[in-house]
Amino acid sequence: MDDDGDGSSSPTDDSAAAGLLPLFSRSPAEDLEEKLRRATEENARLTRALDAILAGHHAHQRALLAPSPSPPPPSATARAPSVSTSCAAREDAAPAVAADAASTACPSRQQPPTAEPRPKVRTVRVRADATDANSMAETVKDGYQWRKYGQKVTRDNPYPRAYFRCAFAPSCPVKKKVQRCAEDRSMLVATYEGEHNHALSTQTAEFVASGCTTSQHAGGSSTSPLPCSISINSSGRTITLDLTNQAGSGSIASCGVEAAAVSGELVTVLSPELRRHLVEEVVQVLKNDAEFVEAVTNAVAARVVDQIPHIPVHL
DNA sequence: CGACTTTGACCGGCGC
DNA sequence: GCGCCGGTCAAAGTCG
Repeated sequence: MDDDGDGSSSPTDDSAAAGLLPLFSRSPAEDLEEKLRRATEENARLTRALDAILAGHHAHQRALLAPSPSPPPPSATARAPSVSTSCAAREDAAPAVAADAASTACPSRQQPPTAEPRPKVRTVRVRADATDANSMAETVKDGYQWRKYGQKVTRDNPYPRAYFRCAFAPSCPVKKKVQRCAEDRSMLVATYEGEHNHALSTQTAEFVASGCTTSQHAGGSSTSPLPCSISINSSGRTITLDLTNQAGSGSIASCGVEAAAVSGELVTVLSPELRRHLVEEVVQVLKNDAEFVEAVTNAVAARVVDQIPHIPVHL
């Protein structure tokens, strides 16, 4: 969506658009048809882009799920595999980061999407306010509730590492470690170990119910507010897809949901079912919803009208 | 008063 | 065997 992203919030409603139509008396039908055509093309383009992105994610997930001759998992989730890889040891910048983060930082370890043993270790880097040192658990929002059970100052990082346990289900083995990046204090590194063995918390369930809104605020280089988000409001429903895929930073709010740092990219991976459902729903909405097409048309018309004072119109 | 956080102590793995 | 270090425990403190 280029810059007509504001279209959905355009104040122009039907009556306004109807009032504007006479301005296009030059060739209103052609204009509308042209806009409709553009909207349709845009829809198709977005659908293709969405498919392409999800196909890429699907490939990642297949690679992750493929039965691989990965090393046998260390017994359960106890003592998380001291994933201090040689690479992590080499990079004193992010000492707290485990396996996946190592692959993030070290090209030599980009390979192992297959080397993911059972106790999944995922790393998420989140740009956070450098001042809110106490809200690390809150800053790394993922829809689950966490209970802090320890804090430790580690050797290669002046910032303390906080240990969290999933507080939603007592038997849930998932743990989370959060630590500030040594070289960029505004960056939080959250390491998740294990998988939730329970349903999503109510908070996350609300995310899903509301259309699975994943927000990522790009930190570092590109600071566009919503780098790659699609928000569709149609027929009273709002569907917001955030398909951000940025390297190095970002927050993950998950819905179904896994965040994995793969090959230097932060990837939001939706569960296949949810993903398929979302795609189908978006495509359905875009294809069949006349209101959506009309809204887009009105928005485009409004923008054109905005520029009319600058366009010499020959009546 | 209960839930949650803090923090020092303890435990176990690992390298030397 | 010893020491280092990361991870966990649990008592004390804090907050609503």
